[in-house]
Amino acid sequence: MSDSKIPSVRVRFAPSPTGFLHIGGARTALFNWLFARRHGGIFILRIEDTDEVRSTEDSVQAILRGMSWLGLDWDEGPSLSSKDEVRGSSGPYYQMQRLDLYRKYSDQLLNEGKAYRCYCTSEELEAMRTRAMLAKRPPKYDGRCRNLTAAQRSEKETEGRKAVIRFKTPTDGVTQFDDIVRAHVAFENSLLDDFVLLKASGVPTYQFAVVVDDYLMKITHVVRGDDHLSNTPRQILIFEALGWGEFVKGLKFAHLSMILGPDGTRLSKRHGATSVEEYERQGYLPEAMMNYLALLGWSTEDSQQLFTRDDLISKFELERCGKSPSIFDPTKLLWMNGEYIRKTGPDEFLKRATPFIKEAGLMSAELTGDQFNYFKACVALEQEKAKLLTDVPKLIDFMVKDDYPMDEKSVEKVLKAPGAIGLLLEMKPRLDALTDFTAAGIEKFCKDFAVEKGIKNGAVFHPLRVATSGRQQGPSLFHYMEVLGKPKVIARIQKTCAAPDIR
RNA sequence: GGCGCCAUCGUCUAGCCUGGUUUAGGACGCCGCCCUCUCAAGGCGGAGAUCACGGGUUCAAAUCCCGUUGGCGCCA
Repeated sequence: MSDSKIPSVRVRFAPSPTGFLHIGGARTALFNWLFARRHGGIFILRIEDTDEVRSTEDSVQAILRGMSWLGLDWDEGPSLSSKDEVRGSSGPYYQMQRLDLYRKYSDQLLNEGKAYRCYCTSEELEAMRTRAMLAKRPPKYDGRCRNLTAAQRSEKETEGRKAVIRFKTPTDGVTQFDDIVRAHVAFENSLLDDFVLLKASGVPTYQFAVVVDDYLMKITHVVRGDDHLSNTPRQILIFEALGWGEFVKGLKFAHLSMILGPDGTRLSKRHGATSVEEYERQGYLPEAMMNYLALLGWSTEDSQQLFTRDDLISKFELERCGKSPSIFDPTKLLWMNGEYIRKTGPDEFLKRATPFIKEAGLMSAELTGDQFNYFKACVALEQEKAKLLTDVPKLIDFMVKDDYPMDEKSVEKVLKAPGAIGLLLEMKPRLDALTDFTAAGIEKFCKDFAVEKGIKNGAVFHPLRVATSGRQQGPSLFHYMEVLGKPKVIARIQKTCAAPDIR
């Protein structure tokens, strides 16, 4: 294999499958994906399922679904369609399937004296911690198992004590690195303790697994949340101990700022919807979500707001990511979703809205061609008003159902106004006789009628609207009347005028 | 407790590296006007930031330096 001088970009998104894909995770995934696509690189999805009690396969599936919905396709990683299918050749992509690899490298560290077995029980560790706290000292492991003799070790082992493997952290020196978004960061080694690499169960800790995997998967850029910044020196130390110093030197880090809730604290369930799938259910468009997420911690110099997917890919730069945390603003997301809805073509819009219309019970499973066109016309009339796909059913229901509800206030104000019903009764036969029952034809009729009666347009339009739609707000009166068609319009006027509680 | 990171309108942010062109720009939201058959959308305009605070450096600082405070994160 002839390695080229410039390694192609390889990035990863490495979620812990302990829940859904949440907003913060989606943003991290998006930035990795954008960066990979921008540079023609590889985007890897790695499942960090070493939390044995909280990890579930359901979560894995939820994360894969969330990413797919957002349009974040990965080049390597588990497959969404089949559990056994895998893409890419640097797997396995589940950390729990890589245990032998972690064992191999921890053994290497053990043999080279760069790590050691620690037999301390959790009680001992706990005592150590409380003592440190009382003495106002940082609660770090005191290294008591660091220099155990072989005799001491076998004594512990015959006692049946389980051992974890700890890293021999250098007691002096400084570990530093250059971060693409944070610039230069430095940490004193003496402040770090001998942290655990491998738990007694043989399962690696986060730190260790990440290092082994990033090396083996030939990652070139680590793009992740800010919350991992202070973990980075530990990882660099492990890389170096493993003899991968050259590799880390070339590894670029980019620590993204956190996403906070409206109250400035870490985004959590308390703040309402936090999972990507929940936004899907609420009727958000994935394009809008992607656009909004991209602007959380990244911006262009001209502060552009709306981007197509390709626009994002061609303009995205890690260097332009901000350092300060950002607060997730649902209001702006909602606005942006409306923008995307308005940009959608009519056919596409109906297609997107269909599941929500069906869910509301307004559309049957199978549609005839005529019915399809009817829905398309209805939806098109309300498209510019919808901010969410879930708005669509309640916006079009009066056109779809004949037993649409009559809004009481509207009836009171408009239909019960003096003369309103009389006007409707007079218009009914004439509308029925109207040959040009199009928006333009209806409009002309209504305006002529107003002139003839010597009243304002509104005095004609408003009663007609309430009589045929049950409310005062809706699409353009003439346009929806055309869509409804003459028979329905006449029937509705008839029904309204005959209603006992209106006259 | 230690260490680290961050700090521009309510919110997302531009500008900061390479001080003066900034009476600090854009977007969401808010307010008003216009358009109009209603509601939206759209157009126009407005309010909203002593650039966290305090010291320096400089003829000149949001921009450079030091300190303070606050928020957040990590370590357990």
